Amino acid sequence: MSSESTNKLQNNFLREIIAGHVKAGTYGGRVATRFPPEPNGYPHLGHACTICLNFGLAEDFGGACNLRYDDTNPETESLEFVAAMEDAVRWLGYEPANIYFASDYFEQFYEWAVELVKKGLAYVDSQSSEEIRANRGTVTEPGVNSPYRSRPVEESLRLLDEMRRGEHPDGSHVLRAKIDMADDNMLLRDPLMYRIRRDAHHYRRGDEWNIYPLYDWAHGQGDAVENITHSVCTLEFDVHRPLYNWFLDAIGIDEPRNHQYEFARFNLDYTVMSKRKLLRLVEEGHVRGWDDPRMPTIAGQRRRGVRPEAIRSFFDRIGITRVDSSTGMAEYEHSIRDDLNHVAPRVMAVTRPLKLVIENLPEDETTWIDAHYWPHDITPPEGAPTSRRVPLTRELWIERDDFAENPPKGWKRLSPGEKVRLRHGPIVKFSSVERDEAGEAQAVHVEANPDESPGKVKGVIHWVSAEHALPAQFRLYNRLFTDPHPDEQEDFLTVLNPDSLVETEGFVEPSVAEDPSNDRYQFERLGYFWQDPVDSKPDSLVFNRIVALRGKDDHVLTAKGGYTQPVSRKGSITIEPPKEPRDPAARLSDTQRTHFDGLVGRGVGKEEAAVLSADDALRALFEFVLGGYDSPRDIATLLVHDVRRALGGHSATSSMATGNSLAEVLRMVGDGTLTRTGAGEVVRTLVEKGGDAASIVEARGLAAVRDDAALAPFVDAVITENPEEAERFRDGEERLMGFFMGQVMRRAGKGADAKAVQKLLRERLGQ
RNA sequence: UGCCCGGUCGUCUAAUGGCAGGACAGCGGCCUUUGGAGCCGUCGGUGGAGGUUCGAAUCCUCCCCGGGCAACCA
Repeated sequence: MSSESTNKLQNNFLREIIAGHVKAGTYGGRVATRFPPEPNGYPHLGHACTICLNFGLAEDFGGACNLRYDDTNPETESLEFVAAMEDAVRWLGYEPANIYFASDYFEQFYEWAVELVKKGLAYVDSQSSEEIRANRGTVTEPGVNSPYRSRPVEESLRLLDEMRRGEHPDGSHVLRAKIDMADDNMLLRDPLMYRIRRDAHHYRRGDEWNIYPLYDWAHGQGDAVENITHSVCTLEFDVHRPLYNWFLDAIGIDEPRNHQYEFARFNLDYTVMSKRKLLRLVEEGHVRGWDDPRMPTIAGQRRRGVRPEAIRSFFDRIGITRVDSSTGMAEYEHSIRDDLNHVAPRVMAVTRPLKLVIENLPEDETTWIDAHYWPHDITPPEGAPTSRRVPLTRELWIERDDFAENPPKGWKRLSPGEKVRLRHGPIVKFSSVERDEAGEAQAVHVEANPDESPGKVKGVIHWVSAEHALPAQFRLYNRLFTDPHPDEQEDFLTVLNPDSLVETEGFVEPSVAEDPSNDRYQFERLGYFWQDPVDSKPDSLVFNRIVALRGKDDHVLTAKGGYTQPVSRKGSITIEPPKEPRDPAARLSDTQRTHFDGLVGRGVGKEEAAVLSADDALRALFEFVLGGYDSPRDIATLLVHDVRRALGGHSATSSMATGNSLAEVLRMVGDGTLTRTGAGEVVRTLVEKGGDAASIVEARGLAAVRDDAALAPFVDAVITENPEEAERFRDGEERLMGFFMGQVMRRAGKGADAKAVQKLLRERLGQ
């Protein structure tokens, strides 16, 4: 991957991990991902996110991405959803390298299960599901072993075989992995591998199987069968990762093998994404079906008129992290507009008609105007027509919202006494208004080209000829919920938006009758629209509003358009009072506190003393190093901050070699051979690779350099090359010291003495 | 409550011990025969307290907040 193409993409942690593997040759440069939906519901934008991620990752690294149905639960899955998933992938513009089904691996899984039983790593448990649950323990208490846990291997084997043959009723037995009923991770408390479902009919395997694998006993194994390298799933599976690896170990899959990585699932403000909630919306008739354009389903967004390009660029734009988050609707709408802006010709339509009569135009005359499709700042797509003919007649329809009898301040449209431009047509000046009994405007009369030199007008309004216009229905979609986070409600249906669909009857200019019915347009000043692919017919047009134009003023919404500035969910109102300085030893036991007091008494810093007091291994090492270097404070600092970091969570061991080396490191810092930063580097190498301090310093060139003559060339070069920063620094921008230090240190190496460099920098920068 | 994961502008996201940057939204201006688009400007952030370091969003400690885990679902 070139650095240029890297820069174009929003970088993310998964790309970095994979790039690292590619660079290191971990999988011989191979990258294999998979999109593993369970075919038990219609795909939605969350699936789209996962599709873009997995297929995108494969694409970025020249790898392959499979579509694999995770169809291990015969009770919920169906062929209908299989088709929908595949369709979604293709619509988004991806082609699966292979299409696989976990249910095709059932034989292999079973063979592996038998192997595990034979190895003593799995057993048939004959407790009831209630007993199993009760014996699993709780998050704070360990579970207890099943009475069947030590059942003879032969017996488990026989029972498993009988379970498979359908000789036992549902719930009578399960196969469990034998791990540890006391593990802090509940998933490792002898997880279930198979359950009996004798009467269930699998949509692909029929009645062939009477037992079905559970997720954990299927997913990683499926990945292994397919030689997946990077198995990406959502955050809630993070806690499953140890089990994922345990099963691979148990069946003997060696490195380099598939590994699981988790990312935060996609959430969108003002909508819901869970299968259950979407189902309720459909079943209770709050929407008109799975493909209702208000639904966050792929089918819904597709029917609404959103293009796959918009969805892909959207997911590119928002990125991938491990942080729970919810993306603003404005971001999604921006991606849709940004996509459509360059491909949608501008035409005119009136969604809430008001009659406009141009008094000085003859009744039976039609003027055909050649009107451009594209604004000056848009380059039309290759081969797209640049204009169409629009009829201008005495009677027109204009948008009701474009006329105001009592206009607010800053009004740019039509109002009594004012002039306005008809888009592509003449300037008209208000002359009178007809009203009905209720006082509602029925028609506005105007005069065209009222002055000889009309000059500029403030506003432009859109219109269609009353004689030529085609009647059409407009479906104006708004957010489905009034609250940005419906999931946080007790009942999400209480925040349904009553105005999520506003249907109006109006007119569209006649030219659209000649276009393909799936063209997307911008109806000027309104938004992007296309014909509803289901309900629109040549003689009864129905237009979906894909997305409204961005702006302060949504002409048509009954509910006020736009999205209110969300209030922070994090913002805590309570300001915590300033606390007393924390006592680092507060949580120490009595014995630990004795250690703590002793350490502090010897000059060790309190934070360091607290860590040392609670870590017996590290404290032993401390005492050991003390034998070779007599400064408790420095030893403690090195141990707590450098050694422990290098250890990366592993426990310290106080071997003779380590202790002596650490003492040596400290002596070198003491006599000036090493800088403090250099010491950290040496410690890291020491812990990772072993060796002795002196030869590491030698080999890595870490010996301290604080000689002006040696450092000056680096300092001068950096100053010369960054005159602008130097200027700013001289002007008092003190924070740039960090910048200069970084530049110099990078060139001078880890051995350079930071204090000496800084002193030199200040001199040379004339401060 | 035990374990695990996480916390950077209003929102999404960069910065991998060295100038806290971008995008969306907002606001102001320019431009415009769309109150669109575009361009320019502007507002705005490292949850808190200590510690290590020449230097901390980043490393250490504690606290606070959010999420996940006790289905024979995935």
